[in-house]
Amino acid sequence: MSRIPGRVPTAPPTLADVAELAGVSRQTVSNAVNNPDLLRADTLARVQEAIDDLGYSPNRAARNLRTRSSQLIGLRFTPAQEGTANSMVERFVHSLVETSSAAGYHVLLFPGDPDDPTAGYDDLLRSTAVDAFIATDTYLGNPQAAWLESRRAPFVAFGRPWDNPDAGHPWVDVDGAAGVELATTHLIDSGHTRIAWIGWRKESFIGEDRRAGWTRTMRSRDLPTTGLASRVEESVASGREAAAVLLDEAKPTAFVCASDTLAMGVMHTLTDRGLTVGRDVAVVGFDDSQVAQVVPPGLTSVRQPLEDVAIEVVRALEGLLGHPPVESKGVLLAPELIVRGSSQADGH
Amino acid sequence: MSRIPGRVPTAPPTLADVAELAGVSRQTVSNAVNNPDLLRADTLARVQEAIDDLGYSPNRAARNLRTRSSQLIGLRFTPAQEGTANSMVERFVHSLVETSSAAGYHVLLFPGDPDDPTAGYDDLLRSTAVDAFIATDTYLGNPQAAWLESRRAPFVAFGRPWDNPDAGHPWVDVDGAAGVELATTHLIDSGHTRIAWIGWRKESFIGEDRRAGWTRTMRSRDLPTTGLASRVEESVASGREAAAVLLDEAKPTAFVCASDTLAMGVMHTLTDRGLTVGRDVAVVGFDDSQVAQVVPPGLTSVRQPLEDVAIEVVRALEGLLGHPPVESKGVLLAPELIVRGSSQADGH
DNA sequence: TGATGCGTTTGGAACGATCAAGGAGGGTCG
DNA sequence: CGACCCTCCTTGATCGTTCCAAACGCATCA
Repeated sequence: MSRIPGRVPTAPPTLADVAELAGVSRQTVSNAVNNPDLLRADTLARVQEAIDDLGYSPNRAARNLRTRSSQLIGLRFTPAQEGTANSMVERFVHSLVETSSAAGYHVLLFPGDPDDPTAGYDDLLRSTAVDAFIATDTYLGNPQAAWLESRRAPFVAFGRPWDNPDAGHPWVDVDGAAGVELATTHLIDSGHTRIAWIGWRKESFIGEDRRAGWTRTMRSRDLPTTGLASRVEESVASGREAAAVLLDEAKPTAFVCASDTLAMGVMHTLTDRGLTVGRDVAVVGFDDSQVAQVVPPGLTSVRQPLEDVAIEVVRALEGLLGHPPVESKGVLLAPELIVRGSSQADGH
Repeated sequence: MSRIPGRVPTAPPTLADVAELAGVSRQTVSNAVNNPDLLRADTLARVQEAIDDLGYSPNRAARNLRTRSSQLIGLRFTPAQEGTANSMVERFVHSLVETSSAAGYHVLLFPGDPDDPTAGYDDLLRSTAVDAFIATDTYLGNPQAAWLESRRAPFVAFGRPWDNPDAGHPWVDVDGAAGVELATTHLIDSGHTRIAWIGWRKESFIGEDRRAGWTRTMRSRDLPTTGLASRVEESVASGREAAAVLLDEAKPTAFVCASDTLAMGVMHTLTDRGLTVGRDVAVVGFDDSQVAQVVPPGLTSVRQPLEDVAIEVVRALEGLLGHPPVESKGVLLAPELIVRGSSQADGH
């Protein structure tokens, strides 16, 4: 017989049901779940048995109401652009779901308005639907970060606060310049001297950072950079055109690109001209997308350690939401280079 | 001065705060939010003003507790396998987030245990953390669906209940056979007669369905199928080997593949042999992944209408959770063929 | 014996919203 | 004039959990 007379059979058991069955008070059951150390061993065993018998799980809503926390982390989910090779999001989100789940959090996705980067955040925040946010897409400055900070909303950014070095929020990022340095060094060690760069327009902080990796590596080896660089939009067509122009005017034997998308553009041009990727001209991309992994003969690419990024993000989040909160600073992680056929003479 | 003496200044306003400011009762504010029709116009305006002034949003946890619903939809998020071209998940999830948000639901991601398809569901269900689930990954039968049905958990499946035609749950799927028929017909119309099929092993319901599209189209045109089909694992290497064998033994001039991954394998073989994709041999993939979009010279591929799938899924979900619930049957959507260079003689 | 202390358990009061009744005020009708 | 209805709004109870302070049993000690 259940606590409430007219109880529907399918309604899940409550704390009170367990308490009645175990012959203890509600609070004791609550303690058994949240602070088992407070109970005497035999009491704990008895309560535990009742919990198992009834298949009890604490009601999330009630717990959230009382503790003022939802154990949810908000993530604005914007899709990859069609026609680009960038499939970072999926890998990152998966790692994030895994890691945050282990820390007792779930990931809540909400849609983003491309025109208004802060849309959606406000509502979730005021309704206390999430405990914190993860802000991504910080490639062009970071309006979300500034907005969230002004709202005193807990959040961790994936991406440095490029335009505001004094920003107080925790962030995690990958050292793009170091990644491009790996790529450039790899090409130099393979015997290339005329190495071109195709990146994004100057306004992109990430693009300029990655480009700096190329510039500094070339200079440190006394190799030429003039006329070997190009700044374009993120699209296959842009990469294709840029490669054509560079090949005509600067005769590079290798290309380092700010993204796999641009690298695919280069491959298009090479294919058009009957040049063999890897043997005649080397190409290196960035992000180690699925495209890089499956395209013949394999695209050498800089791979971001997204699994580690997720781990650091969750670590920062736990600090932020802990009692007392632990402020963490920025974390910069090193990427690795995945070498494939596109930068090897034998094509493998 | 706020309702509660020791109130922390940063705590969000509650229904009672709004009620006090507007000079009405809590219930009236609640009605203003949920049933505006019940209020007189001037009262509504007054309450609305108070809501705006305070920046009030209903507390999610409290509402969830009282209404026994969370407005959350659970989605088990399993990542794409490394080394495959399949980037369906991201597109689908994005559409889902958009659509469900419009219907007042948010998407909650939880990790899946590859070995136990039902892991994770149970906890969310018992703690009433989500209102319903969306079950994907139903390629090999559907253990989740059976389990969820036995638990009387509300859910919609993306994928037909292949192994149980009598299943009572709503589902949405894409007609794979029709998609392959489009692809095969396209190749036949382009003049091909020896068209090979590379698909998955017999246990895959989806694989057999897609293969049936090829078989029936070839037969209806009196074209040969014997020796022209191959069943392999989902990997680039498998597709590559299968293509090599088929080229040697059956001399096809075109390939239809069960996935873009396999199609990329075919491209590898063609590249190895110095054959030009599109001009010498045509290739068609399935899923219209990012790979298909960016690889030179573009991979013709069958595109699933994932946006429409998301819409239908949410529609079914709304029926399921409505009062009274409206049972919906299965919905089968038609895919389209995206023609690119890999199936055109001029490469464009 | 009674006071003190400690480890364990308990009952009452929130958390902030909605549900289910009920009441004030005005109009209509017999 | 009173009964009745309708509209609009209010009051009290409730959802299931955790926080808080107090009480319990039991042992120790003066």
